[in-house]
Amino acid sequence: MKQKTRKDEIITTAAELFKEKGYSAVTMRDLATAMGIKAASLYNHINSKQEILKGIIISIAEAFTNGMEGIINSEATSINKLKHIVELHVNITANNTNGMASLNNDWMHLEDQLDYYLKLRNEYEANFLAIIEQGVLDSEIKNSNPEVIMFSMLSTLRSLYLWIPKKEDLNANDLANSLSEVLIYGIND
Amino acid sequence: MKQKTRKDEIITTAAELFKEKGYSAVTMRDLATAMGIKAASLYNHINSKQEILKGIIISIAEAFTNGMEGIINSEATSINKLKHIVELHVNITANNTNGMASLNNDWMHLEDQLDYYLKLRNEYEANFLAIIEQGVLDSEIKNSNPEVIMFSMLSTLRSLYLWIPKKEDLNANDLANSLSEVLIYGIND
DNA sequence: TCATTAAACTAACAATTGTTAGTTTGGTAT
DNA sequence: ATACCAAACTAACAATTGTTAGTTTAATGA
Repeated sequence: MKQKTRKDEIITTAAELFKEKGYSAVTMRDLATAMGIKAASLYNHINSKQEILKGIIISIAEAFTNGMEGIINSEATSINKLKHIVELHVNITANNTNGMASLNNDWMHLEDQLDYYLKLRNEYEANFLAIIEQGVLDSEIKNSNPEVIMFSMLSTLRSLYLWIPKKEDLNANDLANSLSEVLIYGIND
Repeated sequence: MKQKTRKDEIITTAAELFKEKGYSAVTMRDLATAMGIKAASLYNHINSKQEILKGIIISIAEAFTNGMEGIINSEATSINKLKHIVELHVNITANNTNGMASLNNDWMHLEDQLDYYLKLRNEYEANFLAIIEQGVLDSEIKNSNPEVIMFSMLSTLRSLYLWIPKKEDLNANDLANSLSEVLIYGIND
């Protein structure tokens, strides 16, 4: 647990605001007011608004990349790899709900880091799809459209940031299990 | 097929731009440039930027409300009602992909119409949940968490706007069927 | 006690924002 | 030809934007 710097506090507060209205609609004065200081004072700690966005998004994107790396290189079955992906999303989202909102909704406002972000995202999706396709080959997964399966799972997982805050009672493990159940085994009785 | 007015063209073009960068990041000058005219000229046709957003979002929200009304009042089984919901989302999204992006991402920038929008959305979700709960009572749907089921389905359906444009070859019926299959019957072989 | 330093402040800037007012253009119907 | 009208234009506005420069404050350690 490294201690939080003032810069970290700014980034955390910014993520809260960005979640509510999006990056573009939040002004540096909004952020300063939320911090209880004046806008100019923010610049003692950060270099630009853009740097805040980068600080929110890139670290999360890299956490997903690292998590996926571990899953890809594991010995698990394809179905179990998918369950680990569900856990990965639940855990990252539970630890940074507000940041996930920016990652989902404001990535296109990245400037210098946009290409890097897109590279990470494309690789992530390619790995995700490869797991599903291997599962089909091994007859673990139905031979329907693998892209539809990935799209469906990923849509749900990417929306977790909207839902986790409303269900604080539910712990991360229970949620991951319920989700895996629904996503993998369906809902019909 | 009523003919498109100039105002309709502005709204359509705005929806394209809003999809890419969000409502707040698109300026009236951006919109005017995309239309091949000057910003001030837009005001011969619309009263405000806000009116454009309302023009995009509210009509779609009402289409969902009307569609849900028909499903709720039908005689179908719960599972079949869910399939009709999938069709509803696929059809509306296929007909207005760009508008769906605004509905999903920019609804919080509605001003006068915000309360009305939220009312429609809350009612829609309540109806959706009621269908699932009835399905559980009738043993059509697994007795797992109905909210997790709704969240999972709705997340996928709300993300369709991101995915449909990439899959122009797939027709709406095929997509709806594939999605229903995955969402309802799961993916394991 | 004094120097240092993190972190706040005031004041201002150039650019961009949504919008208004008044004017010009070019085609259509009388 | 003339009147009309939708739809464009130029010019400007007041407010807000991200950001910079230089200054003050208050706590810490020597």
